[in-house]
Amino acid sequence: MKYDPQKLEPMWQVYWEKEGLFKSAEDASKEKYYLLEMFPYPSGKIHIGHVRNYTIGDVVARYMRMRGKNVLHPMGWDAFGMPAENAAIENNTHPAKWTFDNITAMKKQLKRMGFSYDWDRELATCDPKYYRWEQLVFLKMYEKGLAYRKKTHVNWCESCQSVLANEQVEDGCCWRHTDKEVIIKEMDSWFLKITDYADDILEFCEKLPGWPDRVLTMQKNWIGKSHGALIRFPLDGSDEVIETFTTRQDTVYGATFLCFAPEHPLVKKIIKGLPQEKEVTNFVERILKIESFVRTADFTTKEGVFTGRYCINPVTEERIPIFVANFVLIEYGTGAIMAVPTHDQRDFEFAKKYGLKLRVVIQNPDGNLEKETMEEAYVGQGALVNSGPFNGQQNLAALESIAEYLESKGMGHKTENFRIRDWGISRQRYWGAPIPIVYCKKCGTMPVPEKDLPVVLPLDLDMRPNGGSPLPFEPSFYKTTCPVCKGEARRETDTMDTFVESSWYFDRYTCPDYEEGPLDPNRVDYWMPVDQYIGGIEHAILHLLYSRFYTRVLRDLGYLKVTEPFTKLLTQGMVCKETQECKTHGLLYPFEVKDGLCVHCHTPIKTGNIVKMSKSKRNVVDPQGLIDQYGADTLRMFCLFASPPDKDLEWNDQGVEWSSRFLTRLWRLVTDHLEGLKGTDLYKEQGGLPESLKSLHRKTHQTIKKVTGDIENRFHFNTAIAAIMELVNEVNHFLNSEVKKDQTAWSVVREAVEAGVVLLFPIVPHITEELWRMLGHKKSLVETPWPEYSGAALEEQKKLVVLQVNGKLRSKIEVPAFYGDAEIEAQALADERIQHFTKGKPIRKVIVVQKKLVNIVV
RNA sequence: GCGAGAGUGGCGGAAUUGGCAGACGCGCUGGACUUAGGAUCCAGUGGGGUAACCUGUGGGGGUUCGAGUCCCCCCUCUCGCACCA
Repeated sequence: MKYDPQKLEPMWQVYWEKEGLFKSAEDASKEKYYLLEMFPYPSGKIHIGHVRNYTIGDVVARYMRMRGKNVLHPMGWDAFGMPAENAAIENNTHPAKWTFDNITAMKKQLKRMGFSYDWDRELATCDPKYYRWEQLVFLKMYEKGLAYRKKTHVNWCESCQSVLANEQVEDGCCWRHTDKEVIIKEMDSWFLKITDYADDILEFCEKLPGWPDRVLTMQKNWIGKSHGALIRFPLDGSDEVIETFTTRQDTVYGATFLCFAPEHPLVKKIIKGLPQEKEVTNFVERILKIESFVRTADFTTKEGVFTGRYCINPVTEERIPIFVANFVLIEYGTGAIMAVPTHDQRDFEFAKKYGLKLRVVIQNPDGNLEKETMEEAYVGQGALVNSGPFNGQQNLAALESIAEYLESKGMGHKTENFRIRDWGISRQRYWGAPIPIVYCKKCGTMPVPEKDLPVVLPLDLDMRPNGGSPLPFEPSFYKTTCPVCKGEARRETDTMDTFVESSWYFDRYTCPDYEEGPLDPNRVDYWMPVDQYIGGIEHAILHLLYSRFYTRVLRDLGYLKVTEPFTKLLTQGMVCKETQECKTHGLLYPFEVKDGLCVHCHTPIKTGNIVKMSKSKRNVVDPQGLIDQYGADTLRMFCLFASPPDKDLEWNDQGVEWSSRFLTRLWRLVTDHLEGLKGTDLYKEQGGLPESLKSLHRKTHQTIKKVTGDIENRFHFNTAIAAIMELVNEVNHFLNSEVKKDQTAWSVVREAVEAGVVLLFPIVPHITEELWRMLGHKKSLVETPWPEYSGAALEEQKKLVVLQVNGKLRSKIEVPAFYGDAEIEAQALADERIQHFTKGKPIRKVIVVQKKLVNIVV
């Protein structure tokens, strides 16, 4: 009988679906296990990254079912987003049609991979039944002040009629319109107040032991809490006061000038009518327009311009100049800094460039720091000098007292500052969830009444040929009436960032059909939190942080009881492959290369670096071709065996070949010996096995132990598979050996084979189901419990002990398992090879490691 | 510049807690079977050496009876970034 995955795999997929084996229902009597993989954007076809992500998840889901858990394993679609708009313009279709066609195609592919999803819970975020609840939550957040509107500066491309992210700006121009200079536009945008929860999110980083340290560190750094002081500098000749934030209030006596960020609202105000007005305005415009993207680049010269105004250093009462500087960021702190050139390198460089005053306020331990001879800022510790009442104190010790002093004099106060900024959610896009707000000329910004939700995104619109949202040009959408005065009003035409949808889809999976509100309390409380979340490392910050924020918001609105959405997190590495390039035809897809030559011009291609698979690099492999050729099981097996999930996976086509070969070997192991295997029952534990059988029996149980630990504790499927390969090899060896195959022998073989099949089921479910049937079982492996290993079977009568002399391996001995350290030591010293290496040298010390190793030091 | 990771045979990787470096697989070499082999099976395979043995986890130091693993310095690569005051 030949192994034919194309016939066998769809058959089992139909069987699982018909039997409803992956359906999940709330059951208080069973322990729940919510396993989630990050849902895909419906781009059209699944890619290898999806295959890897969802295979990892599927193994865990199937494993947990076999462990008796009530498993929820849902799948859905992150269906709003820009690619749909672009594709719609290119192909003259509608984003909705494009999206739903893609969903249909990708769903078929996922089913062909045999993933064990409960498709009854499928959701698409572009469905009004989904986003209506998001709109409701937005209104609740607006009510609580958690959603608010403010002006921001954004990169704007006139051609796209859209805001660009920094990474979409290349050399000051739009990435898609390289002749179009990007302008800085001031714009009203909606924000969610993630900063209100920053402290809590930060604190809980310590309470997520199931998350990779790496991700938590990144999140902590992103939130970036720092302790410092807010210090007020009165503007000379005015009532105005400039607020600055510093973490170094110990250096306040050394602040000899002050710098504004170019965007700071006070700048325009204080330069009005001064001779410097024009120069400053030009500088601000230049920095904003041309340099706003490179201000964050690796290497930027610090530069600025004098405003013509002065302020008063509140502690020295000195009049100090005010500058606008490119290195000060409006988003951080207060957008203005006190500059201490002697103790901050950037300030030092700036002061040197513009000939500004320096004052040393921290003396170094050598006591030889002088402003005249300094060549760089002194950022170390030391005693305060030139600091009035604080002279002589150690600078770090004075942080607290200076803050208190400032507060007592009304010049400032101790405070905390966060790096993280509020979450801007306004997008000038069509294919997104409308923000449920109307603007009334009389009443102002008005929330859409709850009873009028959802604000449905109209589907009968044509896309604008140059891109940009059609909504602001569609009166049937934006024309509306004020919910209060019934007068003329205009609807908000911005839509929400798609990260909003992905911040709570995991909650909605628990009750996708619920119509009374966003979440059914009974069901969401049963399933949440997600026990295991699996997805790409690229989401380490934004998506995961937003989800943690949104979960807290939903909790405080009373929709949820949990604080953290994901108990455990597995971040998988990227799938990488080398790029291939032809001199004339540029980057090539793998199918455009044959025998190292470009198929278009038959010239040799250049092989590039191994980088993340992406369409833009053309180094992609279409999984569909591999499924058609080898079947889903082979592909699943390769993704898992090639490397542990958290590491990058380097793709090679041969790998699929060898995993196919292993499955064929497994197939033949059962089919070639079916008669012997079916003629006996499983081996029942009893004494008196001959050593050859005993070691196979032991190997079976060692494998069960190893595979269970690898899956359960660390998701190392590659070593789990290696262990099963060893077991299969050992069975083959045994069957090829001279040992007589009596009834007992076959029962031990059957035990080994069945263990191999069951252990492999989560990894390659189709072939194992088939083999399981062949072995005479009636029930699906889905309903078969995970095997337990027997401690008795693992017991060995002899232990191998490694003998070292001075830490170098010199010999190995076998000792009875019951030997104690003293007996092992005696036998080690008596070993011939050990005597050879220790001959004539006094033994200084002997270290015995419990039944493992003896090290003799001479 | 800042932050986070990584570096082990010809290759992917293993070594879970400081205790046999290289499991498992690929590739390669030899053999068997075969009309044939890019199928299958068996054996071998870090490097050097006939051997005893020596040597070996990016480089250099250190801790330790013992280091791929811990500490310090350096090199290279990858990822993230908002000059973080």
